[in-house]
This record gives sequence, C-alpha cells and structure tokens, in this order.
Amino acid sequence: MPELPEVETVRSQLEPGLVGRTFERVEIVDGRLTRPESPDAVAAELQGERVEAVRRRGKYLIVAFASGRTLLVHLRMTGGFQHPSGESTAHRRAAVLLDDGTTLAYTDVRRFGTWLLLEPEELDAYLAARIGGEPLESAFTTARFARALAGRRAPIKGALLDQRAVAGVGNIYADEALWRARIHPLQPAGELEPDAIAELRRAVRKVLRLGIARSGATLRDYRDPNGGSGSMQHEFMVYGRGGEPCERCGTPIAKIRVAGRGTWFCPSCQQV
DNA sequence: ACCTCGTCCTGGTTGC
DNA sequence: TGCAACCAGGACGAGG
Repeated sequence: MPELPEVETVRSQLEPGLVGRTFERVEIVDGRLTRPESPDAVAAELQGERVEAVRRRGKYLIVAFASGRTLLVHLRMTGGFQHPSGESTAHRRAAVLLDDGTTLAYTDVRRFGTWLLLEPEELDAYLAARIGGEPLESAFTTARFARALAGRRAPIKGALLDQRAVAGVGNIYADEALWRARIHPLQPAGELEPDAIAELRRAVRKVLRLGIARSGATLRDYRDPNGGSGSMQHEFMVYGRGGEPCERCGTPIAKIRVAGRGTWFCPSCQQV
C-alpha cells in the first residue's frame, strides 16, 4: 500500500526519466482509471504534453507539464509504474510512449488508482480540499498538528489516517509511529497531552524518513518503477507482527480493528 | 461538524 | 485436492 515513503520513492525514480520528455502516445486501457472522464479523452489530452517536473503531495504523485497542466496520480492500494517497460506487463492499465522511445507503463491489480488531468488553476484547490500539512516540511509544527487534532473524539489511529490532519500517513506508518510515541491507537485524538502530540509528530517524521531511506516497504505487490523492492518492512516494530514480542518490553504484539483497519500495537508500552 | 460504515476491486490465504 | 468465504485497505459519500 503506497504511503508517503513509497510514493516519494516512485517520484524520485520517475523524475530523471520523465523530466523534459514529451508524451507521444498515451493508451489508457482501464476505463475506471480516469473516471468520470473518458479514458480516450484524457489520453488524447495528454498527447503532446511535455513533463516539466515530477512532484509529490501526501500520497499524490504530480506530473507537472510545461503547459501548466498536471496529471495527478493516486496509486491507492496496488498502483505502480514501470519505466522503462517492455510490451507485456500483467495488469497493465495504461502506457505512455515517450519521445525518447521508452515506454512508461502503469499497472494496478485492484484498480483503485486514479489519473486526473487538471488545468493549471485547479491543482491547488483540489489538494487543499483533501490533504493537510506535509509532515516532513518545517511548516508541520507541533502547534499545527495539535490544531488538526483538537476537539476530535475519534481514536488517534483514525485521525492519523485522515489525510487532512497530516498528509501521507497510511495504515502501516500510523501503527509504527504510534508504537514509537508509546500512544495507544484508541486514545481519543483530542485528549492527547501537548507532550504526546510533540512526541507523535517526531515519531511520524521519523518513520516516514526511515521509510524513504529504505525506499519504502514491499509487502505483496509494491515495486518501484525500476522493478526494485523497498526494505522498510524489515524495520517494522508492530505492523503485521501480531503475537511476536515487542522489541521494547517483550509483551506479545496485539491486533485489533480501529477505523475499519487492522491495527497492531503493544498493549504494555502503549497505554490509553 | 464530526464520525462510522459501506463501497469499490482482485488475488492470496484460510477453512471445510 | 477443490472451492468458497474471507481478508487486505485509501478515499469518498451516505447516513447517524
């Protein structure tokens, strides 16, 4: 499940091969990818666009064109790029022929991913309505984080998954950050003490940075555009480790369901 | 305004 | 061994 570190890994690997390149021919196979726009219409619009930059905001990948338009890609669960790519790739949903003769392929087993072509003036408003602070930027202060959590009765795990509170954290990094900050996932977000919020902010930034340094985590499906795997899964302290001893205290890691998501934590280190 | 739950989707795993 | 039920979850909209 691509979260901020995985998307950042994809971004940094796509960047050198895409910047300056022109989309010569675009084929979109999966009609769901561009909903509600028609895939053929989007493919036609993309043809001739030249890539100026490849950016990221939260879990969104932003292919910025010289025209000022942007292709906003969300990989959701199993979306991914392969570049360069040959003819055959399983679950291919789209392909872009670039002006250097290489092919950028896009695959998505579960077809949740989306491609959205935005006009120059549309991007900021689109993102502003959906995601909050970028956790690795200096503007993501403890005060700002505290404001985003204030008054919320939802469990902190659920609040971390809310992209408007903090952009880019998903199920895996939420559990890892809460373990590091010694906070119980069911703790009501609005009841966290200022010290706990500061600790959680540090933990979120730490696990995301570590994730980027490890090129993300590869569980089942995730592969980076070069076909490589991340190694962050070897750093997991709780995610997917139900029954194993906590690295800090030896207590078996527990699994519960929070906000509809599998949630792992140490029942001894992480008290409500 | 806030929160929870159902929906989308496929393939790997589990259980009978 | 075969097959069906279950499970994984990011974002979004409906409903409480």
